[in-house]
Amino acid sequence: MVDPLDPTPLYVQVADAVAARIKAGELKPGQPIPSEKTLQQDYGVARGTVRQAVAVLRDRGLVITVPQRGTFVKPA
Amino acid sequence: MVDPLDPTPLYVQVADAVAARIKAGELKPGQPIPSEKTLQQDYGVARGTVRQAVAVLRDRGLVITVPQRGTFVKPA
DNA sequence: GCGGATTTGTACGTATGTATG
DNA sequence: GCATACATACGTACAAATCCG
Repeated sequence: MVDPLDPTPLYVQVADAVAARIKAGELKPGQPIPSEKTLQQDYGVARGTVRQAVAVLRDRGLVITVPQRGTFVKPA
Repeated sequence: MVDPLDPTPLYVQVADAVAARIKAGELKPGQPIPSEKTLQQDYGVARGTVRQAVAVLRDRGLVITVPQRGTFVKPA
């Protein structure tokens, strides 16, 4: 999934990986993406890195974060 | 400048403080704003907090950051 | 051209607060 | 009450590019 040797920043790699899962339909509109803790474990990165990745996805308009609820795939 | 007891997040308080200095003409278009290290010292907050504050200013379109150069007040 | 200082970028870790389930 | 989940804030370390003497 993520490659520490790839010069691409880890948080971008994680963002791309999650974006791919959305595009593939594994994560559907309206559904929550895995929590920060789960993403940490899935990709083996620190929480701060996960948060940066999610921020990228928000910037791209792919997801919406609802405080204390979770982060959801944005409906088309 | 910043008030730890104010429920407003510190990074927003710092962003507002810098925005005020821009608006007041203390920091002029094309000029660099103080470095992250300087802002840390000026406001007594951690670097991460400063970086979040600068990110807010970028989102507001007030400044532009050039890697390894600095962050500059955006020309009108 | 060289080397150190500066400045931003990335990454990790930890603690606490607040709201939700 | 407890577990979950995001928000804020602190700290550290190293990398990369730039600037300046």
